[in-house]
Amino acid sequence: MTSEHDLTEFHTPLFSVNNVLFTMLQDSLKVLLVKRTSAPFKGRWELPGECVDIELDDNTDMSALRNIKALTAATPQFFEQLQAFSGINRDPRGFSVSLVYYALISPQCIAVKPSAVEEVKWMDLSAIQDLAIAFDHKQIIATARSQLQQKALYSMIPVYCLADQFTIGQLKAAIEAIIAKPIQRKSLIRRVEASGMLEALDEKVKSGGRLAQLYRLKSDTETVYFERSLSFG
Amino acid sequence: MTSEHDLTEFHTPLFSVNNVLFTMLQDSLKVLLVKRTSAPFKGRWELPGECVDIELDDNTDMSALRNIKALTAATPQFFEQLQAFSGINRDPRGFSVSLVYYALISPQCIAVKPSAVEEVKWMDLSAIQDLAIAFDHKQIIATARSQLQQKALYSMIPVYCLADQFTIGQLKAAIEAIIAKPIQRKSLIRRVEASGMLEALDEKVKSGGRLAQLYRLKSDTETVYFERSLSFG
DNA sequence: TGTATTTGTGTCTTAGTGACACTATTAACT
DNA sequence: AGTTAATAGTGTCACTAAGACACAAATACA
Repeated sequence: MTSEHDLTEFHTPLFSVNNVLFTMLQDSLKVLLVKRTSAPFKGRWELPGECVDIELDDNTDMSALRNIKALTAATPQFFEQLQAFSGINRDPRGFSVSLVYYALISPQCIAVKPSAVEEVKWMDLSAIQDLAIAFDHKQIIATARSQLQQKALYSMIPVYCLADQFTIGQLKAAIEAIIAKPIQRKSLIRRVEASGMLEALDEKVKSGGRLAQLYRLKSDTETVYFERSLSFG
Repeated sequence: MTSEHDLTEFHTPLFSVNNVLFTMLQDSLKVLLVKRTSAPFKGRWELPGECVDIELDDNTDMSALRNIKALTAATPQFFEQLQAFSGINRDPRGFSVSLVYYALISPQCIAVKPSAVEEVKWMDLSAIQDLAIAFDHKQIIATARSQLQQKALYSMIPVYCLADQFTIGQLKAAIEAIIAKPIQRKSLIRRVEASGMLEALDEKVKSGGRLAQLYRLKSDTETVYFERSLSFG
């Protein structure tokens, strides 16, 4: 309470960092949420995040990454600033600014550390609609998802939310989960070849029909962006 | 000095908002800069910006727009959050976060208000290379320009840095100034038609050869994004 | 052996850009 | 008045990557 009052005195906004972590689990797109243990919104789910620690962090990227490492014990394969959300009404404690990052992480890395006292959960994106989420975090998730959708249409970014070995079918499922539309399998295969980002392994796996070729990311490969977006069909 | 100390005590970063304002003037792309009147970097050029005023602003967008209105007496036609820049070394006064917006504005609106004591100038982008700019603002300008370049390749956004009446040739020049590559006139015309954003006026203007058709933005039109990026030729 | 199912290929169509020749219209110059 | 340079605008073929979809290949299971 006192600190709140003091901050207002300096006319500086409350500043924090939040993360929207995506992964592909059980054939659906998930977001990592934690349960609040204090007011406001005590007991509600929210996005993980924390305040910037001027002593520990050189910049806000480090703050966000520190938060992710504390949750999953792994560095995300894709990590990018989304945008800042701000306003006088989004947090009852006063004018607040939340700098939000979003990231894609392999489902293998989900050793969601139970070290913290908090409850942590990979939440299905479709389940979030009907869930009470703290602050404006539902809106933030929607924005992050929208950004991810755009990128999925003209880049290979969706590979980063898969396990390190995967089939074209799994990649297709991930893309379709992200953009919520079906895509042409053929178009995806063309892109996989054109990107040169993946290499086929000497291994195939069962998939209900013909065995499926396994792929993995080539080492030291950069994300490829295409000049054309996929459409829907 | 005291306030600096107090802020450190609360471990909260210095927070401010900055604007990268672009316009097309004298056939070249310009950025609005102001001259610093106090330490640090006194006398150097910097991006316009200011601190969030919790009393005046509902959110950071309003802070940025308030800053723009104070400088140009006009609302920009395109205005968007770029990203936050942060770090312990970018401002000698301590850990700082700058939330940067970028905007495109018509050169007609350049009634750069001399009301403020500051010196204000539209600086040619090519001149910025060899100029001493305060803080990391040169880097910020480069990032904003890069973002603008991307968008220029797949949208009609460059129209927003032109006067309200313009020719295809002027639009072509603006795009080429933004992306620093020549484009095909024919491709541009095809996009102008496909977008449906512009309407031809009953007027033509001199241009050194055949008279050029004047266009303007249709009212109530939304920015069109294409599925394909332009390449270079 | 036959059928359902999924993987993967072949190929025609479609859409939008690149390239570039060609026409149109104006000013300036002789 | 005629010629030329310059810019505006059109016509059209080539190229590329995506959409659509038929079809072949491989596996499980009845």
